[in-house]
Amino acid sequence: MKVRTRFAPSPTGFMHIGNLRTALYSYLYAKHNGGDFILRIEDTDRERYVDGAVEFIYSILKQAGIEHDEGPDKDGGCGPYVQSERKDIYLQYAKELIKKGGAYYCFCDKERLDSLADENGIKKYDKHCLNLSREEIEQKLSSGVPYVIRQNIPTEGMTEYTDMVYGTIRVPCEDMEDGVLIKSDGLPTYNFANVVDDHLMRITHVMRGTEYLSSTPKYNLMYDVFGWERPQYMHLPPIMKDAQHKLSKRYGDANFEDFIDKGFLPEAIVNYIALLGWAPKSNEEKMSLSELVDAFDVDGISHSPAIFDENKMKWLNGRYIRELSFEDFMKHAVKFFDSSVIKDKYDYNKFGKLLQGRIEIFSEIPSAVAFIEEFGEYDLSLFEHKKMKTDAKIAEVCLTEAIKIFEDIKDFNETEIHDRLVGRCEELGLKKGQMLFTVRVGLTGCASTPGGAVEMADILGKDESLRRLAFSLGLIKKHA
RNA sequence: GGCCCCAUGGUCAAGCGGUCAAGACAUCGCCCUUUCACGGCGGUAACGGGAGUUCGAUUCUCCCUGGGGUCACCA
Repeated sequence: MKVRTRFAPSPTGFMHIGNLRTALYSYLYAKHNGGDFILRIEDTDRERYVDGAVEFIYSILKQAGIEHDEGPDKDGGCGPYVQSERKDIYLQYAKELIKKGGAYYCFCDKERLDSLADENGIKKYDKHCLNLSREEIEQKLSSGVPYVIRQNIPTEGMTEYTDMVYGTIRVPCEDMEDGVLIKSDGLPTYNFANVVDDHLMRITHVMRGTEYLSSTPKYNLMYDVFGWERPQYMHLPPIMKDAQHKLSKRYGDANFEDFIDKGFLPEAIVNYIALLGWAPKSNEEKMSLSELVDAFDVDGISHSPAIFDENKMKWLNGRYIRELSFEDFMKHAVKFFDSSVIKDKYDYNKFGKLLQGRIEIFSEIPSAVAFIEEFGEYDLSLFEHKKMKTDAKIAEVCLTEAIKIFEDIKDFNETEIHDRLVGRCEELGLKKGQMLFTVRVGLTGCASTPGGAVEMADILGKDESLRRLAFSLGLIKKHA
């Protein structure tokens, strides 16, 4: 049987990293096995629906390179792929389930339901309406009393299934509640819709978070009553923000879009989250989507929660940045240059060439180039460098020399700057590093810059370089 | 609280009865170098606790502890 997996997000306007990982794993599993990946929109909760959220989902999936074979925009014969458009289907199946004894009408109002709470505030429905006679039901139905349809779960017995990642899960029936299948607004709950849709859409493997691990037996009970074949399940461990909190938007934790805005590459994000909760057989961690498809296996899925480490994702992103062609690098970098001090003033390419090899995320750009506009008093300890054996004193000598040299250079270019500076070092018995280090600091007043002394001087130009060197020299003398 | 699940360095993680317990991020040190960065090399750092089973447990079983999930007309 052809493998069919699905990703079924709710259109809430956000794409959590955890959700995206579920989509990714579902996609990887399907593609690894030559199967199809289906996109279904679960919008049965009208209160959470956000306009434009479906387009947003398409956009994220596209950026991530996760392409669906079927979905609202790609009919594969199992549509509609939006749950709100399937309302009649659910009702029809709910009625069938009632006929088969797997569900029943419930007319209890909120007040009665609330009264069922135990000392811990936990409510468990008492099957009150299961005992209604056919006449009572008909009467209430025809007189328009609001109702829901509940699942009829056996009061005793054990139900079990084998999860592909967690193994055998057993839950006593008495621990499960007769949950609502069809809400009073006529729409199904997730609990029902997912069962009906997965079956109708011929989903063979269901991947989702562990929060469904213990409610899956309820779904299986429905499959059984319907006489449908149960799908295979793969529950995925949660992604955590720290040891005790899940990553979630409720606490303002970053989602996919935020990371893109921060200057992460989609490929790097996808690569990183693939590794959060799954490990390849090999030790290679930088993997393209197609490499992930090849390598993906259920065995490698972890059972315990994983803490999201932005640091490691940054490192990975840095590797991706370095492998970009210069053109692609600039394409991503432009908007960050645009929001930096060099906008409209300097050649982006010049900075880009220096920066591609040293930044990890694009948002580092503005601060990396800030030195070009921001220059003033700085701490002279910046001139201290143990290995180079430099300090403010050496700097005074070097800067004095550098000023003379710069003044003397007619064609102010990198080669000339470098050769003259280095040449002078030999005459004076100074180390190259001493000269270049102090000049770099003297030119920028920064501990870290996008390039060395030569590049900085070249970018600043002769006049500005001279001005800054003079300023730095003055600074040193003032504090001497 | 009931039920379900999980437990290797700070983090992600290999491991699936016998290993000096991989690798990666971070961190530290060294090298390279035109600072930082990049790159290269190396160091520090882990099996939560207690009983079993076994000739031998990180690995199997049980208990404890810790953590997560779930108990909605949300998904």
